[in-house]
Amino acid sequence: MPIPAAQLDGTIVLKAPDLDLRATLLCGQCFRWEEQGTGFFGVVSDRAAFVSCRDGNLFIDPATPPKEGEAAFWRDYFDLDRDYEALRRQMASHPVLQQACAFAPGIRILRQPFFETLCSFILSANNNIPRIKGIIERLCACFGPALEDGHFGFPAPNALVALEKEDLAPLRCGYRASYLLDAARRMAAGELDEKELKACPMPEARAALQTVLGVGPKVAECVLLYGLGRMEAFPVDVWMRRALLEYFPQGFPEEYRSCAGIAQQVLFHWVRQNGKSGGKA
DNA sequence: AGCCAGGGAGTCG
DNA sequence: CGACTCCATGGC
Repeated sequence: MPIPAAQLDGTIVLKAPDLDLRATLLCGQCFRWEEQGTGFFGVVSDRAAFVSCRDGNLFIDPATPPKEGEAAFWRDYFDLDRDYEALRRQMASHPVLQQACAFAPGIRILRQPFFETLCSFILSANNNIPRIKGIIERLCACFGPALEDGHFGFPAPNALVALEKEDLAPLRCGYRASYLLDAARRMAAGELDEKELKACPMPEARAALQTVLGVGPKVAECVLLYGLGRMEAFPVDVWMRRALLEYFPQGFPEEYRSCAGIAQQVLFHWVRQNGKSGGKA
């Protein structure tokens, strides 16, 4: 049996006909990707890779020795098994959502590692994206595992659990340092069960996440969406006070709950690119 | 220099 | 509950 061409040089090729990498990786849902030439370089968990798109395929060049299940890992990360075409069809029947998905049709909601997502969005509170990225890089460089290619993976809870907030001074993350440590301790103590948070009713998952210091309604919603794969997550409470008020004066329509995650990200993407006032998605 | 950042905790009424 | 303040840091 011939070796598939896709595996000849370690490059993973995945079919991804409607994936817009730029919209997906630079829209504010993740913080460790940088555009480099024809693609993007990034680290997820303890895997570094260069990714690019061509001819409806997603090419993944691991910068570190591929581990077991490397292809499956990235397929899951990019959420390639979800039928976004169907989601867009459903969104097309709502006037606002239709415009939202027309703005960034190739965007996908990444399925990011839970603890990494929790920490990232704790750090995002009252912060700006360039600085969030810097803090996360320093967090990884200081306490994450060294990867074969010189980059650093994201630290596991156990790598942080014994630290004091003074130890986090090099991160320069301000008052968020103690929040980070609380998250690590709660994880290490087994008080946040990823499996359970993925399966339990949304209100219960929200409440559980918000028991972590530094996790309020907004951060919880982001963690639910990007870190727990719960597409129905939508920070109505927070966004109603901001941009979403003009899009959904009566609240987010319940019948589009399965599309809420994409709608959220697209709207945020739009607001970020077009300013906060004026215009519609 | 000054405003703001993908908020949240603590306090007070 | 709701409103209000403070938070640590740095990007722009």
